Amino acid sequence: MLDLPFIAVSYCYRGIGHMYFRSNGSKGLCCTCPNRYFQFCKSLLNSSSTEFDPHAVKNLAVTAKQYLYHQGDLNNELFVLREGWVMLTRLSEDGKRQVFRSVLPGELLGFQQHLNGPAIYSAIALLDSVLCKVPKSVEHYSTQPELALSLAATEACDKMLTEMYLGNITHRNARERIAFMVLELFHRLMLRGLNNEYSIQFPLKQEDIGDTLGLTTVHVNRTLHAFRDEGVLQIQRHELTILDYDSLYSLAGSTFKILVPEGLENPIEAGRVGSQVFRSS
Amino acid sequence: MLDLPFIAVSYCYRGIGHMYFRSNGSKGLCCTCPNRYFQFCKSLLNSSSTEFDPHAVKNLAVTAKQYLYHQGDLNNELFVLREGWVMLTRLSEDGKRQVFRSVLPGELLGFQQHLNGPAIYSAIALLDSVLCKVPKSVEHYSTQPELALSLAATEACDKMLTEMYLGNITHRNARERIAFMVLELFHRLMLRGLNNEYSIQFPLKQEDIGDTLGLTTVHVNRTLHAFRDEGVLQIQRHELTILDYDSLYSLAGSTFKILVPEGLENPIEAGRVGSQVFRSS
DNA sequence: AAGAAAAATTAATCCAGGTTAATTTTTTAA
DNA sequence: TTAAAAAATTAACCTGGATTAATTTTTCTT
Repeated sequence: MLDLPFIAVSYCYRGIGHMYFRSNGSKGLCCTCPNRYFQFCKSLLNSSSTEFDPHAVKNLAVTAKQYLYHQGDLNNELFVLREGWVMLTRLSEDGKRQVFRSVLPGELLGFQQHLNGPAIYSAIALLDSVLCKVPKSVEHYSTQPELALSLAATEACDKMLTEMYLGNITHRNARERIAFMVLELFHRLMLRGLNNEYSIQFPLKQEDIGDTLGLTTVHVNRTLHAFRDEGVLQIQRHELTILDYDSLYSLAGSTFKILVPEGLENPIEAGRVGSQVFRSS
Repeated sequence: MLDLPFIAVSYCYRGIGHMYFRSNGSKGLCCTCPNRYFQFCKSLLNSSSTEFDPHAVKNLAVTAKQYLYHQGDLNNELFVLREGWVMLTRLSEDGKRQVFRSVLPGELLGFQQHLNGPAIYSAIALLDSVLCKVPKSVEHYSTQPELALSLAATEACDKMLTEMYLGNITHRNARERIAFMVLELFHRLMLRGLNNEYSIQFPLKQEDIGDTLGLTTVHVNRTLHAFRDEGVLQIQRHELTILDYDSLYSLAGSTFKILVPEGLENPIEAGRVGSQVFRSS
């Protein structure tokens, strides 16, 4: 049966230890890349392809605040983010900006229904980032069906994340929305070992949070302030620290639970993070 | 380059004429199926596979209000909806229900990241429906890379639709949300010829609209009432009629525009529907 | 280190849509 | 055909978050 548990999985496996604020140089081979066990990279490395040589992967370095591409651009490349943080946004005619999601290390970037049609959103690097080019030719995938399936699973994964945000925004209030978003990002980084206990590097502005969740900056600010006063959560100098995981967890609600593996409700509390090895095959 | 303009396209090509309230019998071969030029079916029929014989496709008939599967169910099949209307919903712990989207004829149903994991939502038929089983074995796709790519493109298509709903709900008011939803469904049905001028069969309850858009039934009712009074739109006896397309179009906003082909802003007004043949290859 | 720009913060006011609770209409089942 | 259940409708009232507009703090430039 078609099941790809070890391919294209964002949420269901642990990271490979602590690499907080990792910066291992912009050039590098796949064999030393911390993302090699994740998502698309994994299937790329597992494939029998000789057409695409992971040892000759082309890197692209971008600095923070630089756009990778803008909505409407044609013929963009397909990338995996090696390190950094990329945010996907779209500006509507009336000047409102929708933030769709953050792309974190190991995740695919740039795939859309019409790969060579105009980009449906803009991609901006929020941190200095390194991207690896992914082959885009049909021929390549034609001889690598596992890769094509991995693409499908990756898209399904993104779709699920978007759906969970949709449910979150549609049915929950400001505190719940922010709790969900913070926990979702925290877990996604933690799976890659990019946390330091309860802290993560957090380049999103309050405006970004608002544009993701459909809240004004003013209200995001009020809510974050309340969280800080209550000792739930604090953000300072681009570092987010979860002070009361359980409160956030209960605010995030059941929608969040389908994104995290069983038994990882509070992985740090339970002393689990870093104590288990990533299941590599 | 990897571009699949004629595969897995929901939004960018026209239907093949009028088949309003089509009901051509539950058993049928692909060669006479009106969906054979769409999305996944198209690539299935174009593939060189001998493992999956489109002439021996297995149909499943379900009656309206019957669940195909529930959230949490294991090992569900993969289907294409041949005729009818299926809605995807998820109930959260606190009893709120999120409606994710409607699955319309020709669309794929049941694909998710973990195909054999628990279903992340329930699927309920809103009309009497007929579904065709789609092969689910890895082996099948391994010898049919175009099919696997078609899956990826189909998922990207669903993802885009979900993202547009997300943007719509996050940044727009009740009238705008409803206008967007109505137009989106109208266009999606029209692409398949399932409209009758400005009317479509519409099995959604006001509660369904509310649970899709994050509005209460009371407010959906108020808004629909206002639309009727203003001569914009009316729903009666499960039939939705667009009375003032242009008003709806301007309410739906720019988000909607990326879902419809250029020049189709008001296809009926322009006399275009039915006058062009679907581009079959 | 100083000045400028960006981001965060705070307060006051307001309203779109929620909540609650009845009533009426439509659909379904017997 | 009729009773019961489901869905739609309407009204009255209320609140979470929007809006607007300053002010303060932080970050970037030079």
